[in-house]
Amino acid sequence: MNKTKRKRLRRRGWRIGDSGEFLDLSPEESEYIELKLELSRSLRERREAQKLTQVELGKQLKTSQSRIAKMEAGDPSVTIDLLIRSLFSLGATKRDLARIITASKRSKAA
Amino acid sequence: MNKTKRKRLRRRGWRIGDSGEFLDLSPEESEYIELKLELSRSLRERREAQKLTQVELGKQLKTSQSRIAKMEAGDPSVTIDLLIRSLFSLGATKRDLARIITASKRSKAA
DNA sequence: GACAAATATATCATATCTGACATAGGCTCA
DNA sequence: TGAGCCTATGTCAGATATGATATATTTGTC
Repeated sequence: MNKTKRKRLRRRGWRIGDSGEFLDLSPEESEYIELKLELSRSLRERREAQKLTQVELGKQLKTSQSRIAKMEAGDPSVTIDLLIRSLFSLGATKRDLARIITASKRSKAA
Repeated sequence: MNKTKRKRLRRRGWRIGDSGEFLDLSPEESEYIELKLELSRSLRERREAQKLTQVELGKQLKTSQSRIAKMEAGDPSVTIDLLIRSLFSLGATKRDLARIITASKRSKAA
């Protein structure tokens, strides 16, 4: 919850281990981050399944290669909104989304 | 896709009928908006189930009553990020989220 | 109707995200 | 080695979201 620490985390990008119960993240925050990472992974999978490069996908989604890279990395500067819109653009359905969300087993150990 | 029209929509808040295939929204945009509305509805349901007022929930989530109102209204100024974090804070699980997402039947009519 | 409590809407300063650009790192092939 | 392609990282101006405040509207009770 600590505002300053959160800031620092965001700046450095909280992706040290996998998701974070290692620092003082509240359960909600951990869940939120996990969710984001799942969506990130899924985006990459879909892109690769379609044999697209980040540059090509960027063109298709009207954004840049660097943002695609950040999305796939689960960068803190990327919102779930952006990830979801991108997934929809890549042809994902709501059902797919639901699957993605429930996919990850309670990540106790990394 | 039209930027200006989108702007106008956002400003007036696209919630005319229910979701929007009535204007030139692309399928992705429609899906995105539908999803947002589902999350909004769910947030309200959860709050009411817990017999909380918007003011009380605002306190709990460290935000204001007005933002709660906007969240529940699916206001364009509210992101899915915020809705999801709020739902998590209200005790929703990922499984719950998945259910919420798949819940809505392809809203062809209304 | 008057009043209070709950919810909705408008506006705004600050915070955060977004796309773009530049540049770096990695990898393969010759 | 170096050229070419792909991905990662840093930065920034402009766009958008956020919490807060003020105010309006709705809803319920007397």
